[in-house]
Amino acid sequence: MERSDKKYEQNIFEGLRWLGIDPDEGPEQEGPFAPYRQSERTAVYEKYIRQMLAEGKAFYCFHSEKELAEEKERMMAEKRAVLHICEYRDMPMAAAAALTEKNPDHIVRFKTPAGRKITFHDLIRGEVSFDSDLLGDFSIARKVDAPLYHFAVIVDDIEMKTTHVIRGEDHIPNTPKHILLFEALDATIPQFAHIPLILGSDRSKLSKRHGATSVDEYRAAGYLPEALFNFMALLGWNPGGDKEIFSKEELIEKFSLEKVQKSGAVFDIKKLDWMNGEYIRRKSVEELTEICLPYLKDFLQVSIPSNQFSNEYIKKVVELEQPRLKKISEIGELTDYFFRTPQYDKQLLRWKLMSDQEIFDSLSRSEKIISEVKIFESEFRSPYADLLRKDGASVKVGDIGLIFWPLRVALTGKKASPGPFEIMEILGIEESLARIRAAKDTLGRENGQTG
RNA sequence: GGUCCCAUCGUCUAAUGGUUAGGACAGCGCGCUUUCAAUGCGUAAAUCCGGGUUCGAUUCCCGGUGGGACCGCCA
Repeated sequence: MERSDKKYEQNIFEGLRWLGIDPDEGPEQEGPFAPYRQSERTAVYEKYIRQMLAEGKAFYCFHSEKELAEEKERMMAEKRAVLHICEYRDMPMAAAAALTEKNPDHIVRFKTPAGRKITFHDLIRGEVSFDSDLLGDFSIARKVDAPLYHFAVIVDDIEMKTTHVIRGEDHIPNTPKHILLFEALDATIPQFAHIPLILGSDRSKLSKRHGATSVDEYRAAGYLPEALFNFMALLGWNPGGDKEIFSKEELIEKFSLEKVQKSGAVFDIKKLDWMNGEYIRRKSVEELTEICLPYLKDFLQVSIPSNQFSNEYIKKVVELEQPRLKKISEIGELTDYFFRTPQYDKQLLRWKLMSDQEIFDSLSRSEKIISEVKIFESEFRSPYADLLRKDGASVKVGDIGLIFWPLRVALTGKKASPGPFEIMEILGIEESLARIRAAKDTLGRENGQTG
């Protein structure tokens, strides 16, 4: 296996693990039918290929790729089904074997029986049938010891005693080929279930051009595994009823193939976002903080928790954002002002049509009140209420923003954030006052005022 | 082009031979609110079309239309 393949394989295992899916057997955990990697099973496949060849159920094809391509083009032009029925299919084995020595450019094909109607019962769709004449003599191995997909899977199914083949709808056209191969090898044909495809917003099969397609990318984007799992399970399947949030255990318990949808389901990222938010809000603060930490570090480029920013501090910050967090990856941008001095345009301090002087006065008022607060926690609201009562003439109902907006911006530098009280409770009096003064300075300097 | 699959709000879906066709996301509006969220309430929005069977069809059958998948010496 090549290095990149190894990495790719590893990526898949990690993705499954992250989602909480633990295979009973497979290349990682081994099992009764090991080895599980196709590349490690060539001896098994070779045995079956030789058998097919010996029994005259498969044959060597000596057409060059160029010839095949031309044939395909011709059929397209004639508007006929594109398939290859090979002239070499009845060549005597001895002659063919001799030819393989001289002509290295050959391949093993299945001798597809003519005039067969292949019907199978799909567990989700019911009867599905195909005409063998439209299949052609499809290839099954590049060389005796190099099987192609169709052959490798059916050998694996035989050897591993597979009872149910559950795969995407895009495999329906492959199923008649597999059935023919099972028959040729005198093997039991498993049950088939073809589940609907996951579609992009244009209703075509979800692919790279639609955006993220690997589990890895969703993890990086800040989705919770429980949310992704829940969301994916409900794409093309529904247990019936109005409930939408299910634990993995519930999903496993309720699942049945009968309730699987027949048509493809569009992947609606907006609904995933909502579901992710639901799961975020259900997390304990401790757990959520733990999950946020790597994203926070990455965004801020600092090592936390630290002496300056304790775990308790970070926990309060996370708790504050918990209601508005949709993706964990947003945590950094949403809370950066708790970890560094906010940078913002002076204009952001303005609420509606306030003049610079009014902003300055508003901030001064906040500064005064805050500096007089003795018991910090839970004492904000009353001083502000008093202030508003005293200034009842100038501060009208609905214009409370004259005080709160400049204050909040001075603290956060953002046009959207939690309220100023909650923020100051975490930031502390000293830091809060420093930020208010910094905001006043910004105004004062540009206005030629000193306050 | 050939073959196959599919068809309920924009999206994910529920339901039944008889319902005002239900829910959720997104949208919109309102309440709460300095802002953004969260939250509460409300609103708009669908049985692809045409035949048949039936007292009655969105549901069953047929045809059409539309969409999709596949047509590798990839998996």
